[in-house]
Amino acid sequence: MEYADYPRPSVTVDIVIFALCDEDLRVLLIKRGHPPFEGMWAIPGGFVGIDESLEEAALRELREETSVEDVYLEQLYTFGDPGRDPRGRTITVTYFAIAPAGTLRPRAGDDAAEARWWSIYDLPPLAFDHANILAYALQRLRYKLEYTAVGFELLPETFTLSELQAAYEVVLGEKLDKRNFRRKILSAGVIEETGGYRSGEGRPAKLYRFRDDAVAEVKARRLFP
Amino acid sequence: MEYADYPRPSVTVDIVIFALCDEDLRVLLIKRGHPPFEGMWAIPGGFVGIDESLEEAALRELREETSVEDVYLEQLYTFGDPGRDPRGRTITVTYFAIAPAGTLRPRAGDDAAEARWWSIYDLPPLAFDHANILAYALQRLRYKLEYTAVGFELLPETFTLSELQAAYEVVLGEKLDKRNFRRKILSAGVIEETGGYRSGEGRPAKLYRFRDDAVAEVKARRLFP
DNA sequence: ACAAAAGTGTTGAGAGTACACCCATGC
DNA sequence: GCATGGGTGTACTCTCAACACTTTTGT
Repeated sequence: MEYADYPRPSVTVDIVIFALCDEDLRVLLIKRGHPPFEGMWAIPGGFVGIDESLEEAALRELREETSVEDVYLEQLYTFGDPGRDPRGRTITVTYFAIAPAGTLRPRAGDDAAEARWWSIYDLPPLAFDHANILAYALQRLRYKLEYTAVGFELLPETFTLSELQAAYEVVLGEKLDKRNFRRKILSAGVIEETGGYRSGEGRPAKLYRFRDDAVAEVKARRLFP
Repeated sequence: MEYADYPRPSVTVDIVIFALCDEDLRVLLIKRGHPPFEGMWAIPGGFVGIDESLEEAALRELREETSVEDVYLEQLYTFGDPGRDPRGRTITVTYFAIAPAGTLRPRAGDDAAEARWWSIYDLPPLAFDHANILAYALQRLRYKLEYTAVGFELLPETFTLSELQAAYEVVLGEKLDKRNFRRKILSAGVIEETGGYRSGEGRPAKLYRFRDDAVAEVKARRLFP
């Protein structure tokens, strides 16, 4: 059989966009305006252009939905079970993105599709296999948080240590010890003081920024020496 | 634009098949018998059937090339740059597999395509973007070796501690301390003695097997507490 | 002065790392 | 008996985890 003779599936990209808001971890969902799954919520996505790389397609979708440019983006997994889309065989390459806090406004879509942020811990029923995709994305985010510095992508450019700790606690779903947290992050050398302070209810807090020259990955402990 | 109107790329699966042989880490490559890249080496793969899941397609290719059934298989990454295949837009979902030592015979292919094992450290020029794919697969294998028990997939069902250590050293590309290696792996409780011994040049070595009830994953050390 | 959040050290336990010699077998 | 690979223990260092009070500001 020749190259041209094989039947071709449709290929889409879908993007899980995380952001931190009000001490909560949220994802951007779109209310579908057409069948199939009309009226249900889904993660943003669309067809891959025939002359467009997968990452370009993901960035284009991201721009169309959020109007943020400079985000962390990584490929997540490719889902392709026959039957996952009732319209026909469709393979989706999923990405996950982290939008910094403060870029939370979904762009008013060209079509009247409704878009809003939902807590990852309290989701509506989802179209296609998108519930699976979100579960996998959360697992991956937590996992990466443990051994890389993606956590900083969730915060604005400058932040206090308490804000950073709160971000970790929301994503990991557990409380952390303040002194141990500060000692470890400061000794890791990945952040530096900006010199500024943030005033709030109590004593003003020092502001920090991420040092992008820092090596942001820690080696996993080996199971075997 | 409607579902049916989007132009469709071709979709393939390609599989990086690792195996240990003669104290070396090898991958199975196929010599291409047709253009494009006729006569060059490539990793095994083929088109995804229209009613076949991605994993089924990968397993089918694996069976066609190696005649081994029971292997470790995981999705690696999806490559889809326009221009990576001169015949047309082709997206490939790559998998990586680990064949246990002793299953090394490539099956005589139905077509006369030549197949052989190559050291991952000494590869021929490769078709498409397959050099990239192999580099990424090696990185992933090393990475997984550090925090999961995939290492056992490289060995036959029973093995000595020296053989296990040698496997780790080949994949990681570094020497390990014998006493520390043994202490750590035995205390991890992931292997057990079979009761048998292997005779060789010197003192016979105890044989071990992997305990598949063991928890095969260790938590990474967190960058932050 | 008091409420509210920021900031700060010590100690004990466990894991990692470095290191050298005796043991069982085949020839 | 000797060559070959198998098998074993200890001491030091470092990292992790648990834990409570003082400081600075706004009201």
